[in-house]
Amino acid sequence: MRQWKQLGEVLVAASITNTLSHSHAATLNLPRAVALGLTQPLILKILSNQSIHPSQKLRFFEWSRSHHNPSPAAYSLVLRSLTGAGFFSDVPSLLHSMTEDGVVLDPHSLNLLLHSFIFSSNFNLAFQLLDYVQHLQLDATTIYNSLIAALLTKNQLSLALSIFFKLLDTVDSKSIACNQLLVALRKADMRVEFKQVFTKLREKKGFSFDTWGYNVCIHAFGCWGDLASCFALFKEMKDDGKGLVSPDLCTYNSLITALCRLGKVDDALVVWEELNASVHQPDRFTYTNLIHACCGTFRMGDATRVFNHMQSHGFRPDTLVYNSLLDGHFKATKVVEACQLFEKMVQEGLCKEGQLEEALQLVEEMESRGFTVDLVTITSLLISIHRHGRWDWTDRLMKYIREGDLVVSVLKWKAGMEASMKNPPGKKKDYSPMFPSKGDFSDIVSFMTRAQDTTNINDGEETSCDGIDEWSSSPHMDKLANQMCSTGYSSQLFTPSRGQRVQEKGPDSFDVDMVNTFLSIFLAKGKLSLACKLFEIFSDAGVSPVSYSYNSIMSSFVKKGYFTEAWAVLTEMGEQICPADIATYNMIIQGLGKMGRADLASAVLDTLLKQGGYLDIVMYNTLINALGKAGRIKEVNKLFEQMRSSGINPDVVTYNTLIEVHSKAGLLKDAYKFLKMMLDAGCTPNHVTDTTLDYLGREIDKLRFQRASILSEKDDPS
DNA sequence: ATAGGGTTAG
Repeated sequence: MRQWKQLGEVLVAASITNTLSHSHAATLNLPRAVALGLTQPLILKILSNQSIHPSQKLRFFEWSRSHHNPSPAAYSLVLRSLTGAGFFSDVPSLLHSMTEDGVVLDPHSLNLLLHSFIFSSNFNLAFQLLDYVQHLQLDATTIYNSLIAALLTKNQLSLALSIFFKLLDTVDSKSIACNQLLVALRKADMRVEFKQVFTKLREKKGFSFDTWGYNVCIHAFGCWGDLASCFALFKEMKDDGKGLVSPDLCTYNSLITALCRLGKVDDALVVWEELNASVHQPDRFTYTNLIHACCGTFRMGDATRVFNHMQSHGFRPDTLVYNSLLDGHFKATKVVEACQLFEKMVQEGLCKEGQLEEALQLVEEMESRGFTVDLVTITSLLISIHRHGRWDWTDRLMKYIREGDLVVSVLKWKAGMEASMKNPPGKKKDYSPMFPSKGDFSDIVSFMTRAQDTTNINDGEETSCDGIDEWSSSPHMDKLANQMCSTGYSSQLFTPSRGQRVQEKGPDSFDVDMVNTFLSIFLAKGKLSLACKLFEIFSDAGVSPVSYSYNSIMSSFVKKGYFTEAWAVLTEMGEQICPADIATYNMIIQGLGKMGRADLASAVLDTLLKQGGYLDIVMYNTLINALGKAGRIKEVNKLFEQMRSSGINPDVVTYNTLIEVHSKAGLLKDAYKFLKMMLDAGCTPNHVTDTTLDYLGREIDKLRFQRASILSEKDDPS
């Protein structure tokens, strides 16, 4: 017996020192004697040895199985090492023998397995495992949950749905998967399926939504304009006697956004009052939403009321709020003006002056708070002043701005007004290639892999800090930027935490929006590394940059045409192991499209898919747009079909893009076909549709005109 | 894991 034990020890020692190579593998076919000397711990030790090849482990395991009853742990180890290395072909037989042996894996291992199956898109294996679990009849709520969750991360909505219906009986009210499934269905705009799941759950005895579940449903119904359902659920939440569920900030915000979107601003204001009376406090989004909606519907009184409330509760209004207010005031001016003109002129001046006065005060306030008075703001002011023929008012504007740092630029604005209106500055694009060479895809791949391999940060891509940008969006902020630049932060590497949302901070601390405001200013000047340092500063202040902060950098770069910089950000992301998520890829494609390199898009897609990614609706839209702009109409249609067959419902953006792309390609009939398809699908056109249809209409007219002239030539051969 | 980050026209 002792000998055998020793042999076992030798075997383990050999395996640990990795001398157990292929030639030795044969010796694994050891006599029964040795097998008896192998104790369970020894087997496990061998199976958990990292340096043994998975297929060798499998052979060893099968051999030992004929002598020992394998433990769950042994199965778990073999399965994990196989799937970890991507060897999925042996998994089914292992699962089979596991059932034979009556072995029960622990839930944790089951979960790990499921995830690896799903991540590698081996969905059939996942289902086999599920059968195995069902066969055991153990309480598998966590497994179901994680299975559905995993499927959802792969955008396998229909699979997740079918599992949901299959397992409806085992679902209990604690099931988080239901909420996740509902969210996914809402995002995919699958109303019918959403309703099915919703009603099934409600019919189910003993099931009740938690607050999250309620919120998800309220938001979804709000998105789809079903206010009745929203308020029924809302009432249920409030009436809940058990005290398990009550409306929270998210509930109120979802309701308010829904109401605002549907133009029911008065009702939104009622909900807002209710929120104020509740235990909860409105946040930045509540205010921004409400003010925007009030201004859009010319409820300037309400807008001002909410605005004051916002400020008295210590929230800094942002550019959107200010611009909404300005816009609202101006539009209101027009309305008043129109009425008065109708009643025949006279007191024009006073009213306008009153409105303009308010607008100018807003600008002053913005500037005094150090806020970005951007080109949009100033231009809209100037346009309005110009329209009213009150050039003397420009001086008033100047007076306000002089206190800030805008004066130099504004002088130039005044001088070059006309030119700048026609040819908006600040939008110059450099269109420099994102990839240095002519653009084989191998270049991209090598870049991507290099980005992952490199460990030292290249901090040298910063463009010079000097030089006055005449058309900067905010000279005031530029000054700040330059100050920070000269302070010279010694750069420790910033370490973005991944994934999680940034929690709303109190009104006085830095919030994410502020970070993004600063970022966009630095980024507009191409000061990437400065922006990176900014991450540090804010990180220290308790704001953690997340992957979508990176994405917002990318976004501003790509939109302005700074592809070189965008690429640098992507590289940084690679170095920081910040996940390049689907949004990142989306912007790469967008960038490629703007560069006129839609031909590279499909190659980028391959890498996305290889990394376990998938195409969602935004991605499809972006792709369709990029391909369409490049005139690849065939591919566009193929993609559209692929999109629909994978169960994704086209949305307004999709249809708008399709209509535009086809009409620009001269395929007016097809453009019209998509318009009809859109209406048939019950998809409501928006303002973008209008502009696009204007274009289509003009094209059709042109065509008619051409035909008419051809016809008249025929009629009149002389 | 709930709203709010990535897509369309001018």
